[in-house]
Amino acid sequence: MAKIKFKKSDDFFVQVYEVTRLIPYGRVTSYGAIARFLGHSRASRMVGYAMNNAHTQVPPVPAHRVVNRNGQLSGKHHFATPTEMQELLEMEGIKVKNDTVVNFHLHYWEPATMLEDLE
DNA sequence: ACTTTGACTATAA
DNA sequence: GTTATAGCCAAAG
Repeated sequence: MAKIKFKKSDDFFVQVYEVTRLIPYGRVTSYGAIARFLGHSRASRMVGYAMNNAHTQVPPVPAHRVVNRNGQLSGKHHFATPTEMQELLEMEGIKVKNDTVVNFHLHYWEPATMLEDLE
C-alpha cells in the first residue's frame, strides 16, 4: 500500500476515488454502483459527496465519468465550468443530450459486475 | 453532541 | 412517461 497518504477520516472517500479511477476510457458509471461496490449500497450520496474533494486528490479523479443512475450529469455544475463535464464525455465518444448521456446503458460500467466477470 | 446538508436512489401516485 | 416523497449514510458546521 503506502501509495498515497490520506487522513483516516478520508478512508471511505479514498475507496471512491480509486474505484472512479478504474472506470475505463469512454465508460461511465453511477454513484450507486460505486457505493454498492464498496459495500455501502445506500451511501450513494456519499460518493457524490466524496467527488466534491475529487479535484483535490492526486492523481486526478475522472469524476466526469460518474453520473447518476439516470445518466444525468448531476454533477456538471461542480466542475470548473458547467460545460466541462459534457465536453469531456463527448471527447471520449460519449454523446450528451440535454445534460443526459445518450445510450447510457451502453456506456454504463459497473465495477462489481466487471470484476466478477474477469475471472 | 446536535443539526443541516448533499454530484443519490427507490418507491408511490 | 413524469413528479413527489421518503430513506439513506457520512461529512461539515
